[in-house]
Amino acid sequence: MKKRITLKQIAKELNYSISTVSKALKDSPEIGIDTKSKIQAFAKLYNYKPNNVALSLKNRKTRTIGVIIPEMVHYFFAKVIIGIEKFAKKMGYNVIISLSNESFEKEVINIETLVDGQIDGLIISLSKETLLKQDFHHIHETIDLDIPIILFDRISSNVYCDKVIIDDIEGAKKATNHLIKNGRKSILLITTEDYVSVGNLRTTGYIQALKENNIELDTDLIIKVEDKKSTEEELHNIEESINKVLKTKLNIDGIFAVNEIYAAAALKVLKKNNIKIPEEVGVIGFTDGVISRYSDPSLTTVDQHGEKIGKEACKALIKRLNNESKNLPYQTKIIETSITSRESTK
Amino acid sequence: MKKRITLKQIAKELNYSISTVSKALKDSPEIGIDTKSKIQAFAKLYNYKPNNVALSLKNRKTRTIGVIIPEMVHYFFAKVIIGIEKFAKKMGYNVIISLSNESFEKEVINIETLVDGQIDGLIISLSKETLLKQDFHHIHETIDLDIPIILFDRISSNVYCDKVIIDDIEGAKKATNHLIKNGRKSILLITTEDYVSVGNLRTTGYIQALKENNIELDTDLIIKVEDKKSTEEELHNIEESINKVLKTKLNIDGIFAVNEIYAAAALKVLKKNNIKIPEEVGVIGFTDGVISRYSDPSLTTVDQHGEKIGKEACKALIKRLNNESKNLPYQTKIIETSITSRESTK
DNA sequence: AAATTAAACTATAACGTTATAGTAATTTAA
DNA sequence: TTAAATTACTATAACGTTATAGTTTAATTT
Repeated sequence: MKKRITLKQIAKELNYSISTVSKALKDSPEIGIDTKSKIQAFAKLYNYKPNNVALSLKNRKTRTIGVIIPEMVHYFFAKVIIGIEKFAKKMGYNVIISLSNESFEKEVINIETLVDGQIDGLIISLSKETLLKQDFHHIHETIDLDIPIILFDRISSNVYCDKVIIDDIEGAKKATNHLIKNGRKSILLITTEDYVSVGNLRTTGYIQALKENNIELDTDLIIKVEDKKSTEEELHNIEESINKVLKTKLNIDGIFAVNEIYAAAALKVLKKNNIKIPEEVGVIGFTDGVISRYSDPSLTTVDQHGEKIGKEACKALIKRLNNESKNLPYQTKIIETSITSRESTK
Repeated sequence: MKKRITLKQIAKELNYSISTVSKALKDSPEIGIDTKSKIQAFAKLYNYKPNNVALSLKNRKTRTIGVIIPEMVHYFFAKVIIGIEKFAKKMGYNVIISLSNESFEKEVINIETLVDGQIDGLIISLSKETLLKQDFHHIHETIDLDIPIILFDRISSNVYCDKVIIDDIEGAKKATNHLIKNGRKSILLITTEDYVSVGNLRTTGYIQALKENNIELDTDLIIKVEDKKSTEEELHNIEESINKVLKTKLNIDGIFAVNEIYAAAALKVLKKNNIKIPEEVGVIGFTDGVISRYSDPSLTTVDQHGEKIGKEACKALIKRLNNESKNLPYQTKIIETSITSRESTK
């Protein structure tokens, strides 16, 4: 019922001008010491807090960061948000979150809404549809408006801005090498279609690891999944594909999946076929999420350190916002991956 | 580089007053038709968009909703956020998300930050610490400021506001009955300490279901977990506790866990003890999350319909914001749960 | 032809701040 | 003793809007 008190009201109440009140509360040397303490005491009593919207308008800064991610129910993105939120709060920024739901159109609308004065900068992971379309006009327009953007994870080399990614090639190599060191020679790769940048890169890493270990590449051992919506039905299709390859390629002794859903699907198919994990087939996934931790056997994974990615993205953004990197060229920060070894690869 | 154009600039450029431009863009009948179309065309050309911060200041409305949840990496909360975000966007609202990380202090700070002009209303799920302390002054102060609050899931009867919850007692009863109908008689309950409202209620539901089925309550079959941070270590303790009970109470034939982490822990312990699921012991969890879906065996769960909860919370909030429920007493909306049957209970 | 009304615009104030410039009273310096 | 400097304030404009209350000029009425 009691609305927040304003400078105006304090001024009226104590018979000073608004300027005096404003300055007194900022402890300005221009104001007499008695007046200051009187005003400060009054403000404290009435729990005065400056109105952030007014400040935003005045300063043309909202101290708010917008984040657009393709989906929420995803351990990796959740972790990234935690990282962003923590660092942002520490630096006095708020975080607005929008979901693109993997849709290009929603991504465009979300950006438009946020850019209309609500946020100082954006952190984005591009939707699958955007990557497929290769249409980045909305990103470019925002950058043109002098609103800094940081891309993470799902990026594009056709967008010029700061980026934070993991070394997907290196991560995939680590994963593949992990299996090879275990003595696996015939390694099935479950990956995405090439337009998903991370899938593409992880595929490259897998191929490079094989080459470096003098294992001949068998393209039949690569399953490229076309999944846009991650529905139950599509999951079923993935399992079907894996099953088919397992039936035709009997010597498979390792599986590398580019995310934990695919890895979990692989586990399920293997168990259904009574194939022992990790004795007969070793499995490794990407992303250290809850599924990997609670699956049976628990999954060895490539940990992407999502929280760190979030933190670094936020750090890079705030640097741009503070003009600390004004004339510096755009940077791409690479976060190291690490293997979390669990039961699925003994 | 090109900053967004303002009414002032348009006015100057076309030699009209700011008022005229403003009205022309609102298609006001006060403005001549030629002028209007000229101004509208110009605005469109320069992609004029009203500055939301200025509008917020003017209207004393931000069209932004604040959401404070205890943690992010949690299927249920993620789903709730999806529900909130979808509905909010549909109604022209933005969503700011803050994490309390189960800490009372962070919850207080988050609310303070958001309340300073950033948001029109709040949707909150209370942190465990807050529930333990039973200190709700921050919530009350916010409500006193005429900022509507909707609580969901983790609520308290000591706070007077609109609430959206599931019927935890009923859900727990459904779960327990599901096991009883399966012929289970000695059902282990893995729950939280009583200060967590949902844990408490689910415990009650369990006890009621037993009573209604004339099964005597054995308090040794109730494990109350004290977990504040959900660390790996605490998880280990949970498994230890379950293991101990399984060793002493040999006739256990069912387990009801009040969340999916506890359920997954139960699965793990059972499998380690070579107990067949569901043949020897049936397991049912709460919350239909990814763990349940991808665990082996997949878990039967009580689905809380998080997205629906989010939507209803958002709907209730916007109702208050629009003063549609001005004089109505606070309401508590109860969302029905449903059992999702999977392998763990045949 | 004077009075009324309608049409098409503009000026002003307000939302809550703060930075800049300005003013009055007092103190200090020459 | 008068000019200069200091102290302690106040007024104003601005951030970008919009609603309210004006102000012209032209058209209509009587």
